[in-house]
Amino acid sequence: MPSSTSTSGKLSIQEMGKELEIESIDFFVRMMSMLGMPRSVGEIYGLLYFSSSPLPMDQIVSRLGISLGSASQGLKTLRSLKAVRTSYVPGDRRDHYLAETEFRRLFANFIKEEIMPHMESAKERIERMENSLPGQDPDTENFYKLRIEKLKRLTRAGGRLLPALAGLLKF
Amino acid sequence: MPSSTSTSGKLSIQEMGKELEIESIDFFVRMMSMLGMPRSVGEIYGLLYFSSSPLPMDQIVSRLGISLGSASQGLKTLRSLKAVRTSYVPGDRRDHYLAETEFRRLFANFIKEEIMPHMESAKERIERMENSLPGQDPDTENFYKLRIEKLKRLTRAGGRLLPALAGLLKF
DNA sequence: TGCTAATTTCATTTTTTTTTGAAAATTTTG
DNA sequence: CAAAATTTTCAAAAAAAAATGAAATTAGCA
Repeated sequence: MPSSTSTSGKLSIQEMGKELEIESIDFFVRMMSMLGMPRSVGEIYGLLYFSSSPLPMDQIVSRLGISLGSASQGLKTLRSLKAVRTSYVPGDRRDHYLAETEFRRLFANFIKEEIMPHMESAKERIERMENSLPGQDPDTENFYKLRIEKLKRLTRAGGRLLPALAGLLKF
Repeated sequence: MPSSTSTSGKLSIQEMGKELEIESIDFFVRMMSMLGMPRSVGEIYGLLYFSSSPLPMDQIVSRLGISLGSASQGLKTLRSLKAVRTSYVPGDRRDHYLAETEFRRLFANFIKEEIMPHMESAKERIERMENSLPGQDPDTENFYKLRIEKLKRLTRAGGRLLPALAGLLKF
């Protein structure tokens, strides 16, 4: 249950924003953890997603109650995923961060950066399998070959389908 | 580097099977860990994938050098994903396990069991966001509404696309 | 039914991952 | 250029996840 400092039934304007903020953070913490991202990364994105103005790191730190280190690392991760970008704020020397909200682009980038490299190394591993194959009795060899063929089809399908997927996303 | 007990250049038949086995285990350990599955689950599946005969649990334990507990839990997980099934072996009271190798089916099941439930709860969370929204100044409210609308489209797209994806997989 | 093998469960231990916090590095500006 | 603000880095601490192993349970068989 979200903490409330108000004793009345109605929430103040600030607190209403906070409630939404908490739901948003919750939402993205879960979303990101499905994608294998640490809690702090989800928290930061969730906070920025419902922020109408770009936030400097120390605001992120104080609003989320996380450490400077976490914030810095989390923002680095989000930057590398292009899930967040910096925006210039005149008269302030701090970097200000803004959430990238086009999920299609985020998704495409995630596939490219996080998934495809694995597909590449999977292909190499399959090649190594084929090399450690030869010289068995024919039945056994055939069984192995079939299995390897299946893996090839899997990686081929993955390699083609996943990048295409981002394009399919019409939302 | 795969350990070898042979000093000669040529590997014995058993050892050749082992080399392939090691690559297979390596392959699936990585694959599964991408999907958030623990190492042991990948190891077991990798072992079974290149096994022409069903294996009882104690074989899995001794060949992989993992504990009984891990094996039991891992097989439970794999069973629930329908990535593995038991097969009856006459004159042996142990359960014997066989890898399910139709990736399309595996994939469909994974989406249904592991992803879709999250999509459901995401929808509920979005509803809660809408409830914690009302009574802001019009501009702020509009900004929030837009953001919420985007999330809705995201979950809708996910909910429709992911199940369809398994069908698209022609391999 | 009682005995034994096979399997599951779960408290504990181990390993891995994430966070913290403070020192180091970098950047900005007076 | 130096002082101050900001950000990054990284060793250590904390937290989370996974593996272990032994006790408890279940299932098969004589």
